Amino acid sequence: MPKDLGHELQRYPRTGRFLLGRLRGAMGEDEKQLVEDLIEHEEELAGDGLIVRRGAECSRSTILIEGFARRVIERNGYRHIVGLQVPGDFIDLQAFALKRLDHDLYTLGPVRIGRVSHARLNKVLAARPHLARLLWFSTLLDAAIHREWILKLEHLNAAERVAHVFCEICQRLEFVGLGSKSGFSLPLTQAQLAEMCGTTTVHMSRALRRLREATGVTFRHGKLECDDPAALIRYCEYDPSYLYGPGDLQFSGRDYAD
Amino acid sequence: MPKDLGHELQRYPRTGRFLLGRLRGAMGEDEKQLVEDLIEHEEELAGDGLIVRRGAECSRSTILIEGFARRVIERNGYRHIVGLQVPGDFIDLQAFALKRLDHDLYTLGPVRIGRVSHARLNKVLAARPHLARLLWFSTLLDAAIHREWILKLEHLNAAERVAHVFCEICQRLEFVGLGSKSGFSLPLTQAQLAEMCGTTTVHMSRALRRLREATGVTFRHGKLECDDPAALIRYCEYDPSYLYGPGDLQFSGRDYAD
DNA sequence: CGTTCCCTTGAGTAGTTTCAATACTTGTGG
DNA sequence: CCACAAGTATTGAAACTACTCAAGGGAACG
Repeated sequence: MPKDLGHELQRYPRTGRFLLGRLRGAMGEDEKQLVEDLIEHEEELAGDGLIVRRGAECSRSTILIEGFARRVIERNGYRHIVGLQVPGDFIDLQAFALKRLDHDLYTLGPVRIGRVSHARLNKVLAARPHLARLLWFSTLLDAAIHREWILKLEHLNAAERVAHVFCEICQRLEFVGLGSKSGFSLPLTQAQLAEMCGTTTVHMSRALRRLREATGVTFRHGKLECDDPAALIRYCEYDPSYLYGPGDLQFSGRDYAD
Repeated sequence: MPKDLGHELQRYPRTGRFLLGRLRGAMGEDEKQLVEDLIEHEEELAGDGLIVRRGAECSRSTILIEGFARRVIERNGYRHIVGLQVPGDFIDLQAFALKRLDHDLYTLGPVRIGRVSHARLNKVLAARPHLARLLWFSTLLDAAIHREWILKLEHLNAAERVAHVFCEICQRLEFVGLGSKSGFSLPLTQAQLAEMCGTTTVHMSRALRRLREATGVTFRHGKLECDDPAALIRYCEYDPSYLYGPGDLQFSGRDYAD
């Protein structure tokens, strides 16, 4: 929970959540302003639409200002979710280095996004190695989350997996100042939860019931009600350190000293 | 299969395999030389040893010159493999931006590694944004592989998962000029294969038997014998495009034009 | 030549999938 | 405002996949 959230959002209305709760403290005000100024224009998308298609050549990247997004891989007729994004995430900054994404990016409910051209990004980053390193960091955060998902899929059963998803989203929302004690809206269907937990819709329904009975956490119609987050955390033995917030992996230095 | 492999390895004996088969073609000779010169010293490690511990503050990174490595997450008494690395991989370049890794890196059999200090890396990258972008690219390759593993775990059964691991390793070895028609040494036990396929050793043994009966591919005592790679690829519907080699995600431009 | 680690097999159990049927929610048009 | 359709969620039963526990066989190393 950042203490000066109001300040950040007032001063940087579009990118004030970027790296918030993680390395935002290592960004100078000049760097924050540079990032804010990167955004060339804003768009609002209604819901469940494509943001970036796999294989398309990208000349710009997207930052998620409000709302959620999902990373999807489709192949041979099956479709799976391999990642979720929350407000403040620079969701396809990877495309700056990769040029083409290996997966699709879709919105999850209505979103507000900002677009950043790679030409501009390139100019800024060439002149600002420290900022470049911070942006690099932010893309590696996604990789760390991927690793945790691998672990989750290798080790947990269906009910624990979905508990893990809820824990992660709670934590990430808290980082960017959108935490909530009692619950929040998360515009996902059970079918989509199943797609990201490697199970079927039918089984996901049963897993959610089990989770509800064990922890009191209710997920229905895109709303998560969670009176006792600690129970959820206990249920899947959740450890948020991989998100590089406060904790044993935290790197709080104002600068990369090497 | 790079055509001028001999040349690369002769001229750049320690880093000649870096990005080979992928974006190495986009590196200038000056950039290749800079990378080669980054290596401050070389080490040989006997086998199954720790390279980097989770949470340790890193002031240098490691490139894998020969041999294999694995990414491991240990938690609450269980242990899982979340990634494999092959020769040419800059295995903990992430630490340059992350400072601390969220997982452990272990060797897999005997290896030869090169060490690169972050101070030096920082100087070079500040002056060379194009090279910085290429190194960034290489870390994102790992993220793409993670996503494919997530997909693999979400969608495939045990036998298909291990087939997928074999396909991926074959393909990555081929990129760096270590491909082989009939098979190769891969110093893994069935227990470790199980750790990366989210199953048990007992079940892995059965899965390997099923795979053997279906495709003729034999894995025993750290050796893969694979007379018919196409059968393996068919068995798990393997699609290597996520590795960003030749294919529909390839970006072959000499430069990042934006 | 025995110890150790690795691999294999069997049998019972737990977790997951599949197919099929039923209910609830939401949005739309009459 | 109600009826309807489409999408979403729940339940049951049977089949299947994977896990666990347990025991035995094989290779490698001193």
